[in-house]
Amino acid sequence: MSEKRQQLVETAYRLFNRHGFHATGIDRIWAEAGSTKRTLYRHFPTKDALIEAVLLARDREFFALLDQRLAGVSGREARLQGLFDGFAEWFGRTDFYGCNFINASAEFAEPRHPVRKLVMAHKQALLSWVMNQLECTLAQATALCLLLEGAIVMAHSYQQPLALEQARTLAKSILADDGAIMLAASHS
Amino acid sequence: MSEKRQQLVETAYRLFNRHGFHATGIDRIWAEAGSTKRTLYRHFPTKDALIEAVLLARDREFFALLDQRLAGVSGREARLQGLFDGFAEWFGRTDFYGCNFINASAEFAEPRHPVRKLVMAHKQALLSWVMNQLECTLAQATALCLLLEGAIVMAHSYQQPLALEQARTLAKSILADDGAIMLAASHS
DNA sequence: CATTAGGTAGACAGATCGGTGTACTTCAAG
DNA sequence: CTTGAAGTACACCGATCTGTCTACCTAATG
Repeated sequence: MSEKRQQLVETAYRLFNRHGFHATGIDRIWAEAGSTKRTLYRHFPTKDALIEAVLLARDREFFALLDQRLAGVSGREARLQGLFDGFAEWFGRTDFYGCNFINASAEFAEPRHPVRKLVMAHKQALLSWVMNQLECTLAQATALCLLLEGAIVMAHSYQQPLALEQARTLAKSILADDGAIMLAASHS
Repeated sequence: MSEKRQQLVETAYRLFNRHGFHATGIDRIWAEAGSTKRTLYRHFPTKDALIEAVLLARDREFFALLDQRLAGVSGREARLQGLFDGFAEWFGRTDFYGCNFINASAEFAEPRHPVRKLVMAHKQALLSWVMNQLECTLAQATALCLLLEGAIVMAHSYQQPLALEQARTLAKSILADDGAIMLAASHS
């Protein structure tokens, strides 16, 4: 692909993350990317298309990082630990501004909007990823995602990243047999 | 207080909720509130001040609704059920667009920003409210908030409001004695 | 050599943004 | 009776917004 295009996506990702989507102007993106407005609009027909490209890139990067962290790790509990270790590292980064997709939900609430559809597709993919990678039921995967999302909010809005460790403890009990029984009566 | 001021806050709350803060223009707010721009700026010096007023009003309304729902309910488990019943009703409303404060975190990420401080104050208040109303430890309240926030994200970004019932099941186990033991080793 | 895609430069458009200025009205309290 | 707060109506400001335009350059590919 084009090198300039990648720089535009990376810069847009950084600025969208820090300042939000609507608060970030096109002019600032191409300027900080060291490009021009004409080049930006050559690759992306609209700002929304750029936002979609950013979220798609982030989706790929996110799962690639998770897959990389779990590569070679065997055993369901060890893989769960690896997943939470990945989140712990994520929360500790200086450029952590919460989940881009949760943040996108805040700015694009209409269900038909393409950005919103990308959000739901990403979150559905995370649910499937958890179910496959941790070899658990849909109900268990839903509960695990709930814990992960809760930990993200605790880290971002509460400024309490250590709540992730409580989520980790709860997650372990969910993957244990008694946890499965505990959630068996719940809807999925 | 002034009637027009209240209408402005209510209209701004509705529009901010549906479209986000930056995407909602001042002109639309005073127009849909049946007021004028001059009146809006008589009550609020800046748009940010209006946003703060909206969040303050929402903070008061939120806790008032929770207090109302738990009024007269005795017993820790019954009060926990009342809390989750309140969230279930909230998720079922047609104008549910997630938590305003989580959404505000997405658009105002700088920790020093007044809006961001309001977010953290509200979430800290929720933590204290849970700890007092459910008579539990800080670690337990943190875990309960984590579950509530996770359920909000599941309802809003995943479009799976029923995940709240899994959070309810987990919450009950946390308030039980074994849950307290389970979380005793976690950081708060 | 010709074509074409990608990049550069900068002007430009139309709309909207947050916010102010001025002048008039209404109405309740001192 | 006077004062001042609240509201109305509307013009106006500079800035910024997304997006388009023309014109030229460069490099790879046919």
